[in-house]
Amino acid sequence: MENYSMLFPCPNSSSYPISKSGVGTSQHGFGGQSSNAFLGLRPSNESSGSDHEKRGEGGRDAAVLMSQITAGINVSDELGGLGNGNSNGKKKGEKKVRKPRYAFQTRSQVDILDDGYRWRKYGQKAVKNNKFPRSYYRCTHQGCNVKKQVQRLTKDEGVVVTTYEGVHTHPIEKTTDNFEHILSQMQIYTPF
DNA sequence: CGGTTTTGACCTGCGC
DNA sequence: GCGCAGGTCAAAACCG
Repeated sequence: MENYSMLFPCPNSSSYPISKSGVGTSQHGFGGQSSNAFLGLRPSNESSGSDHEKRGEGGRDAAVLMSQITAGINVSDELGGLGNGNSNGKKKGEKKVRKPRYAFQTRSQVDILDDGYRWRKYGQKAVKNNKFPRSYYRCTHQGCNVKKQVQRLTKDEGVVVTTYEGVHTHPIEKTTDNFEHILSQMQIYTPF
C-alpha cells in the first residue's frame, strides 16, 4: 500500500546501523534522548523479529521520554489509491483530496507518543502481516482535522511507526520539550 | 457528566 | 464481479 520514501538522512553517521537494539550513543541529542538508529521502512515485514518484553502500558505522558526517534519521513503527495472515500465532508462527486502524510519511526516502549497535541482514538484495525493492530487517532482540537496512525512493527516490537496526515491549524497544547526538539530536527530534514 | 476508548459494522478502493 | 484489506463510524463502555 503506502510506499514510503524515506528521505531521512542520518546526520552523523555514514552507515545506518540497522540494529534491533538501536540504543546507541550519538552526539546528536534529541532533547536528552540521544540515539538515532536508522531502521528504514520496508513494505513487507514477515518473520517476527526480536522478542522483546511487552510494552509498558499506561504511562502516556512518559511515552516520549521512553522513545527514541529512529527514522523517518514520508512524503506521499498524492498517492493514488488508499481506501478512503469519506475523509471529511461526504459530498458525493467531490474529488477526494489526499493530504500528504508523514511517517517516522520511534523506538518506544509505549505506542502513544505524547507530542503535545490531544488525540482521540477513533479506530483500530488489525493489519495484514503484522501481529500488532494499527490505531487511528484524530486531533480533538476544534477545526483541526489532523489524523495520525500508530503501528508497531512485527519485525521489531520496539519500533513504533507513527504516520501523521494533515497539518495542525493551532498551536501545540502542551509543550513537550523532547518533541519540540524532534520536530525542529525534522523540519530540517524535510525537503519542503 | 463529559470526554475518551473500545470494538464490531460498514464503506470504499484495488487486485485478481 | 468478488474478495480482501484499509479506513471510518457510532454506540456502548469506561474513566477522571
